Amino acid sequence: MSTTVPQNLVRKLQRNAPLFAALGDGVRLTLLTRLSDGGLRSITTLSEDSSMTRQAITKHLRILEGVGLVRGIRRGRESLFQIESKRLTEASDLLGVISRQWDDALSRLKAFVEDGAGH
Amino acid sequence: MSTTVPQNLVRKLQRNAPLFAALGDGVRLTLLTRLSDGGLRSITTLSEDSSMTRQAITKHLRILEGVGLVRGIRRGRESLFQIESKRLTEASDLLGVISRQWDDALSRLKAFVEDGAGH
DNA sequence: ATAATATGCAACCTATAGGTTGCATATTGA
DNA sequence: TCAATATGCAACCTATAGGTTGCATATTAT
Repeated sequence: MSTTVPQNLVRKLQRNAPLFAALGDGVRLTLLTRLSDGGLRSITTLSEDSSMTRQAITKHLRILEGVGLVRGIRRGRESLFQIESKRLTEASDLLGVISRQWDDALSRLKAFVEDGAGH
Repeated sequence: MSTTVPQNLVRKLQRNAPLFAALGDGVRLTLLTRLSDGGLRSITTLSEDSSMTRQAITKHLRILEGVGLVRGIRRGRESLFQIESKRLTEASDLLGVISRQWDDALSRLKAFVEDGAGH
C-alpha cells in the first residue's frame, strides 16, 4: 500500500501552493471579502477603513493579483481592483478533488482492513 | 451596492486563515500527498526521502497537526502521523461556499447592469 | 497654472517562517 | 545490561513576509 495519488495531481497541488499561501493571511482575506460583491474599488478606498497604510494594502493587493485572485485595472490616476471568482472556484475544486481522493483511499483502506487482509 | 457577504462567513474565513497558510507550503503539500493513502507513517520514514533534516520535517508535521490536517499518535518510541481528510473536505467546502457566493454576487451585478440600471 | 489627489518606487525595519546543529531522553533489540 | 533507534528540546542562523516612511510622478479639479 504505497502512494495512490497520481503524480500530475501532486504537481498541480504544488503549483498552487502560492495560491493557498495568498489565502493564508487575514488582511488579504478581508480585502477579498470587501471585493466580494464584484465591485471595482481603488487602493485608497480599500485602505480607508484599515488601520494599515496604503502601501501595505497595495502590497497585499499585488500578491492577490499575482496568484490571479484579483485583477487590477488602471483608470485615470487610480487603479481599481476587482475579484476574479473563477480563480477561487478553481482552488475550491482542486481541494475538493484532493479530499475526495483521500476519502476514497481511506475507504479502500478501511475495506481492506475489514475484509480481513492477510487471510 | 455594498458588501453582500454575511459577516459570519467572513469570520469563518478569517478563522481558517491558518489552515490556508498551512497549505501554502510545498514541503507540507508533499507530506500531505505522501500521507494521502491513509497510512500511518513515522517522522523518520517521512524524513527519509527528503533533502531536509528530521527536525525540519517534524516542524512541518506539527504545523499540519496544529490546523487539524494530520493527527499524530505516539506508539512506543515513534510517533506516527496520519491524514485527517475531514479537515481538508471542510477547507474545500468553505472555499466552495465563498466562490459560489461571489459568483452569485457577480451574476446579480451583471444582471443589474444589463437590465439597464438607472432607467 | 496650481493645488489636490492617487499611486508608484525604494529604502528601511522587525518579526517570524523555515532551516540547522547539538544534546538529552525514551524505547527497543541483542 | 548495553547499544541502537526514534524522538524531543532548545539555541541559533538566515531569508523574507509584512509593515513603515519619504519622496517622485501622474492625473484631475479649481
